[in-house]
Amino acid sequence: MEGEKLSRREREKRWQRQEMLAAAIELFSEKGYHNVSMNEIAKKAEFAIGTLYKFFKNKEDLYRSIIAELSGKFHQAINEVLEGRGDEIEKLRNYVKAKAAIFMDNVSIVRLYFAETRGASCNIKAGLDLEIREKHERHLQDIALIFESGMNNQRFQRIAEPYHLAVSIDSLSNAFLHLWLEAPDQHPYPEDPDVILNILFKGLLDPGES
Amino acid sequence: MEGEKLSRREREKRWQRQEMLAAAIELFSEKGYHNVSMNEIAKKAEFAIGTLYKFFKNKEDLYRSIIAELSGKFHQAINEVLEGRGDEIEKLRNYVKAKAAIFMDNVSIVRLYFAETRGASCNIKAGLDLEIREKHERHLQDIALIFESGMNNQRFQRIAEPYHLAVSIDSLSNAFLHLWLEAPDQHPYPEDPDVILNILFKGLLDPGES
DNA sequence: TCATTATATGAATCATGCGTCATTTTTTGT
DNA sequence: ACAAAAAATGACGCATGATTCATATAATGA
Repeated sequence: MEGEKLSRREREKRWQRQEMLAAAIELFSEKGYHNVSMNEIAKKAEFAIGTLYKFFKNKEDLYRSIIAELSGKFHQAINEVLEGRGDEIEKLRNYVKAKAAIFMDNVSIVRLYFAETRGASCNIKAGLDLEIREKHERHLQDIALIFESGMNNQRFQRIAEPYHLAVSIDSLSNAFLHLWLEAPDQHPYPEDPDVILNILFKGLLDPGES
Repeated sequence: MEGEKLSRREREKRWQRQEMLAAAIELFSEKGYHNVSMNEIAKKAEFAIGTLYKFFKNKEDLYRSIIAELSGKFHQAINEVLEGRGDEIEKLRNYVKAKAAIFMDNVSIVRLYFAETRGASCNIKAGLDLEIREKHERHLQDIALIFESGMNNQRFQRIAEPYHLAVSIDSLSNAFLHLWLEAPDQHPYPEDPDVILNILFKGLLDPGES
């Protein structure tokens, strides 16, 4: 999609930018936006502050670049799965799988992403915030469609609004990934999507009760 | 439990303290810890900064007091429900109900609480953070026991580890409350605990499929 | 009422950290 | 090898905001 005409200099710039982003990601996810100074980031990345400011207009811009990049990757990966082939069950399983894969590959950024999609975040002046919410919302809609379609196929029972089910599967996968984040060894589960799916799929109550 | 010997002065102090906490809660939950200044809080509470510092050692101490107070109320309310009377289903329903009630009564603090239990929070130097995690963990254990007991009674099927189900019900209720927070009018649901419980209780798949 | 003590006040102090820019270093072209 | 251009550097200026403390105000009680 992109022209491959990159001068040596340009490749170097790209590399430097990545180095800076990597340092910033690590620090932000560890200590939170407000508890990291530009100096600290520059030092960690082994550049002078001035250089940092050559690449990013200001601290907020740097932060946004990080979130935008992650959000891009994330959104794209999820999209591929949701638009891919397979019946409803497969799609949901793939969704859970894909999410886990991305998260495990980007552990440090994930904390930031959680903070953005969940909590009051640390309130980067909205803007990006909104963009992420929107992408997230769109995912939920797409997932809701899968549930809807499954219901129309008689493959699923209408135990709840499709949108609510979408919220549920999203929230459950987050919760389990969170569990894994805190103690990766004690929870080998998220790698197995069925642990999560079963909770939605199999009825808890013994069939035959209220 | 407490002696009722409160001088007029002491009652006034308590009142002032509450005023300050209320102002701080509102501001923190609205703008986030780092985007609120002590001056701002003092002004909103209609006290001089110096007075604020008479009551709270520093900004962090103020913040912790807020979280500690909420966490106390919250924990206690949930505990009452979990230790109360009723069969497993009733208890779970009461849990979901109680959580919703507390949340709806404390909308502004809730955002803070979410930020604490969820995301990387804004990293108030741990300490309290840990305490909250522990309380939360204890709740999950208690809820897991309810599921366990329900399984032993043949009331529930063992569709997943009890602890995982506890994580699930917690995460689902959070998700739905979050939904409600963002658009209270569009989601009258969380008040009805069964919307959430059904998702766990009723199997999604048509009985008779894989 | 007036002295004494307790309390409240907010201007001043001090620390932190963002972002600039004059200077130094490196690269490029002749 | 040298000069001009590009890039990198990091000490410094400045704003913000946390915390202090000398002073003003209010409560107490003789």
